[in-house]
Amino acid sequence: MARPTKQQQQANLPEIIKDAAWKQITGSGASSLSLRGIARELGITAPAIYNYFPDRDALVTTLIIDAYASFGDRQLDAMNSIPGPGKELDRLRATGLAYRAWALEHPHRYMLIFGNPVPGYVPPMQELMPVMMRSISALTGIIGEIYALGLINPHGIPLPKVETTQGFCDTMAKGDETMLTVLSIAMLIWSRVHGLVSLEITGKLPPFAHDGAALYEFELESIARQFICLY
Amino acid sequence: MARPTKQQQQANLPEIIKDAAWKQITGSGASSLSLRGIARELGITAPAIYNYFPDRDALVTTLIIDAYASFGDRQLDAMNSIPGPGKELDRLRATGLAYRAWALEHPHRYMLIFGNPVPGYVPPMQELMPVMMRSISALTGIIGEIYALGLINPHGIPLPKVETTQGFCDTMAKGDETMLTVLSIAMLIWSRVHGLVSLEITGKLPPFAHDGAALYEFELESIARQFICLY
DNA sequence: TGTTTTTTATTTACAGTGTAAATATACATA
DNA sequence: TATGTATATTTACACTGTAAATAAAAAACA
Repeated sequence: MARPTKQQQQANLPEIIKDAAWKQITGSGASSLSLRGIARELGITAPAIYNYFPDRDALVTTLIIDAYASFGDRQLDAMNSIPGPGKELDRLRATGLAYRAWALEHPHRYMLIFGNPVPGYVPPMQELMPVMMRSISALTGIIGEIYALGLINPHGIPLPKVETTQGFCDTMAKGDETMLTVLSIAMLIWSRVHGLVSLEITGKLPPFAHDGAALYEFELESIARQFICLY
Repeated sequence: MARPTKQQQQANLPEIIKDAAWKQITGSGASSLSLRGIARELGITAPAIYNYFPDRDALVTTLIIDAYASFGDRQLDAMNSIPGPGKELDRLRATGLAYRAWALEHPHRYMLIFGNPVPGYVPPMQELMPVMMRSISALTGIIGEIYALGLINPHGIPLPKVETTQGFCDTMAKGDETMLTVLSIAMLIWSRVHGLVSLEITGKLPPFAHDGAALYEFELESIARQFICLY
């Protein structure tokens, strides 16, 4: 027997495979993701998965894309939940808190995105760039708002050379220092929240610094104090 | 034939195994570390390694310990290269630059320490704690110096509860706020340099922010400005 | 309806991994 | 010299991703 009769194997088998993969990752980490394990749980054979994903790396890539989307949505939702002028700093803070909240809820997804937990997997940057950019769009958006209000102190911010932005952000006019400043500040803020969050969820913070929430809120405040005038 | 005649298999075979492991890691990343690959390169069989390391994880742990030691030495050397009173800020800066320099020279070692690149490996924290602490001893040392000079602004720094430090740092008297403040500041500084460096060496910084050195030096300066009075 | 084509799964197979168990030999010691 | 221990090998097992051949269900077309 080569193929079992169609026992309503839902048409969205790719989605079912992804769900099983997430279940594995959530349970025991991204490094132990196994095509055979997924097939075992789904009651199919491993090579069947190859009808939907050319290889394991392709599956990992779509998982990363989904994670980025969820991560970005969470921040955008948090930002949009506080609309209106005059609330820019609250939006920034809400976005920052959403960042850590998502990471703590989905530590394995966070490490899937920002770590290298899958042996031999090299992320296809070109394919991932759009979702990467979207995942920080909440941050760049709110920083842009604050900049437009004249509340950003751009003193000393290192700007990248314009050439390196070619073909990367089409909406960016040459020499548009506003956009470059906003992006640079976003990078600096991002690296700070990422540093603290990644150390926290990997358990690398020594026990005496265990109150991650307090450290994180302090960091958010000092970030605002550094970049925003008259905070 | 079960055992070849002793062809001067140096007594430090564990060291030779470690060297081969580092060679693999440096070449193709920690996730592709393979006992069989090591054995192949050394002209022995894989199970022979089990005479020196009980399993793969034990080998990984000693590699991590060595990496931490190298990482800590590099920072301590940088700090000690600028002796004398009045040079405290220079020492802090030198330590910070040494942090990034080591990470850029040994990106795979850095990820071995701070990432989760080896599938299924869970770091034995109790065993690693001493080298972890030593690897940040340069930072805590110089911050302690600056604190002793009364140049630290402790305003708002979140302090951990004293109980959580029990049995962790024996030299710490109960309620010794100085030590707690120094440690907390060191954590905050560490998370910032780690955030930037880890994003840089994993290629996660978008192309427009590619001048890692400039971003890093800006970050070091803003760290000093935040925590040190009259900078 | 019957025939052909395509889709989707299976089986089989191969090379790779860590590691447990049994075995054999070199070396050190009694 | 005989014995015991240390250190290696061989063999084996369960696991991984994935390529190739195969078979049957479903769809398309006559």
